[in-house]
Amino acid sequence: MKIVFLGTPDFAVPSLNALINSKHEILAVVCQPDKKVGRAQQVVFSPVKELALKNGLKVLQYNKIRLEGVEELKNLTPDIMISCAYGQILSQDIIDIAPYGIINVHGSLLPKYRGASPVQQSVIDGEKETGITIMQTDIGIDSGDILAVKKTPIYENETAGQLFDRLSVIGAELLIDTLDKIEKGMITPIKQDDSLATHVKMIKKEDALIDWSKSATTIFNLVRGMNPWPVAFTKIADKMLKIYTSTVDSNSVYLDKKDGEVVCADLKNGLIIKCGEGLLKVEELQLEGSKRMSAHDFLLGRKISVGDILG
RNA sequence: CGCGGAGUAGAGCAGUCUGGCAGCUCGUCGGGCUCAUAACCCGGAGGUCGUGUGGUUCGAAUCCCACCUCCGCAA
Repeated sequence: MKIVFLGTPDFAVPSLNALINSKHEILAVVCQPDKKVGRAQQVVFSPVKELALKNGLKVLQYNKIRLEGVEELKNLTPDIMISCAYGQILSQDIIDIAPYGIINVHGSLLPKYRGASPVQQSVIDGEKETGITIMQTDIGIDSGDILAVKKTPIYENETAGQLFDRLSVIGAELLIDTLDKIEKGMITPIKQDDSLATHVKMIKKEDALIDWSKSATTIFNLVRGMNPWPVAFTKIADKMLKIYTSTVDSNSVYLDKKDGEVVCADLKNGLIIKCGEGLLKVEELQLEGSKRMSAHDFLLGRKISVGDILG
């Protein structure tokens, strides 16, 4: 089929790559405008744009595809459009361009976790299972008919980043499979049960602030879900302290300590913080202005001690 | 010129304000103790203090200047 691909970040790269290596023809790749990134404010191409350019594909970037993209895309006469973490709201005009419409690769088991950050939120919520849903895009947010689903467990210690990587590969496989079935007319779209729908907003930095009155398990899940971005954080002496990895310590109990208090900070037992319920052992962290390091290395420098209160 | 932190032994840091023998913890190597050990005791090695054939000074990790690199925030 003749395809227009809409996608931007790493998550979409395996899918685009799979399409490139398939029998299908990619007419154009649409992605978000280039952004200036980092301290130096250098312009960096998105991962999808990099891959597209490397393969000599036509790249289109719109500030607002709804306003700027309709005519140009229509003239390409695609059979189908595929979106995968593109990052812009689409309109009916866009949906109507291709005979097969737009199909979307989404990182959750719809109708749960509709919206912008399903993968991270699944980890934050401590879900045991998630997956990829490929759906027919309609005018709502991830509310269209389901074309294909593939489940996968969320592992005990898995971070959002690791899950992202796995799901993006699963998504790519399911996409190719689904395209073939669409072509052969073997797909029966299934309506979503809207009464079961949940929505997730874009993750913001402040969402990653640790609330030490929560349980250790909840915070452990937050740490996993916010890794690699924006990374769960707390404060120590008004400085930002990011926590990259942690474990729940169920060995001992400190009822007389405050939430967020350092109950242990030695090389033998590690860095342990009291939570609303249970204890969190910090494994990997980064202090503002400093490099990322293990809790062991951090303790060597003695920048924290028992009795300090975080948060 | 967006704001700020940092560069000292393999690692993490102190020392810089107030210039005067290069320190701490861990690791590492050797020895000891032990049924045994990642535990404990003793000893050793390991540094052109980011770069400068820069400036000041009797003397610079420390003060001044220029540059490089890393990191947090903001965008």
